[in-house]
Amino acid sequence: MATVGLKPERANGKTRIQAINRARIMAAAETVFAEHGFRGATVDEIARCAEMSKPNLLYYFNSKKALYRAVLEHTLDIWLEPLAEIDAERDPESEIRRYIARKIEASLKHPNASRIFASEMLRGAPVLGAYLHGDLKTLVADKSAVIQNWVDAGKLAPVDPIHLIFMIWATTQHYADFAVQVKAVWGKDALGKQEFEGIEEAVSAVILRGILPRGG
Amino acid sequence: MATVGLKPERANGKTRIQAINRARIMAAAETVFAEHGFRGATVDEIARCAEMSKPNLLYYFNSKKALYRAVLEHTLDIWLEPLAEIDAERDPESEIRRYIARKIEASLKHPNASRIFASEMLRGAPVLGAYLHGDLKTLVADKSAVIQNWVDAGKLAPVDPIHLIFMIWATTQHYADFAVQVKAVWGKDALGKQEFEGIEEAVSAVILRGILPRGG
DNA sequence: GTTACATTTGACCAATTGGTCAATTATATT
DNA sequence: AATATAATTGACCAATTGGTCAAATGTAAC
Repeated sequence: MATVGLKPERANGKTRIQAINRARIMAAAETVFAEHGFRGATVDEIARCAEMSKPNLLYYFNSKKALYRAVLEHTLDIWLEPLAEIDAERDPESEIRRYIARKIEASLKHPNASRIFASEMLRGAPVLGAYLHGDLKTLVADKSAVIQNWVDAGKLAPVDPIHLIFMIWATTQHYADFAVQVKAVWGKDALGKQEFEGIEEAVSAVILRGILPRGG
Repeated sequence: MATVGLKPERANGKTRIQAINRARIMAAAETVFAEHGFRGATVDEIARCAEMSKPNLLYYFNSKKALYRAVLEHTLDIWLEPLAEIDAERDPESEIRRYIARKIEASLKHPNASRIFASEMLRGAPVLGAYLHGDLKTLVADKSAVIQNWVDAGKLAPVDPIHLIFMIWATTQHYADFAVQVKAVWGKDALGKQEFEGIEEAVSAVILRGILPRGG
């Protein structure tokens, strides 16, 4: 227990400066990768955005690709977490409403994470391909089974679980990835907490109405 | 009528070779821009993809940006058309079902157009910004009013028209832009006509059920 | 304060970038 | 066949790319 809370230096094998700078670089990289994709982003621009010289950035991340991988990994956590939380034991309405709420919240809080994920998909998932066919596929199969059970038990109208999941992904992600369009067409200067609460309500309303049994 | 069908040369102010090569270049550019975005795409790669030397490509399009603009413009037509067709005089169920069908069809037939549009939005719409605040906003306001009239007439459940439009955009576009993910998670090798018919049915079912009045 | 190591950077590199241009070749018109 | 114009390209350019490296500077532990 000697390393806990005593000397912040060397915590986790990394110095304090390392922790700070790696975080600064990741934040800058998230912005630039989100806007220009992997190939369109330049190390120079990321370094400038992190207020740091390029060689110094490359001291912390050995290459552009390594930095991209690190950012993507961080992105994945945000992306994945809400789906994993769907609980088969509870009722579908509250679980799906909660899932939509969490995804919308993630789009508000981490719009750049959403965009980086989108950009990676647009490119054909050269880095995340294995993850898609592995962990994600397994998780989706798992949660699809949960939804199918709800359908079979008459708690949901007959709906293809996988398309329900796709619809929720698509809709929630849209408000982050296409924020410019949403703002322009909707006539809003910015998408804040207030707007996202309205979005959450509207999206939940249509989807839940679309899948909940009528007699319920 | 002397120019019709007689001498294909100089038709429309352009020679036959010009028409062919411009089309070849646009097709190649669509692929590369869709995969790597504007900054990530290189003129060299587009030229290679069009089986043409770089200077020759630049003989037809004066710059990378000019080529990008041309591709975007072509993309817009595909993107815009289906929404404009929604007819206030007909019943909402068939009109919205038809709209979803047309958007899904566009995603199948022109996945790269969809991706280029997505990429432009991710970048913050540096080229299409004016279009978003202009023509598109007007069109959406127009169609929103149509939907609102349906709601007021009791033909639709109370739904915010703009979010309904966003949901349809998001969902239909998702299957083109995130095709890798859809394929991986769904376990399909390719998304063909068959798959898209299933998608169309599933999406229409949930959305229509979500917005149609219960007694209907 | 000295020693050991972590951090930072200017100068530099080969490769690639978007784009130009003069010269060459193909095509159409007479 | 001769002419005019359209199409094509190799050679080239300055600027930028991702990345290296040796030297300089900061920081921490004793």
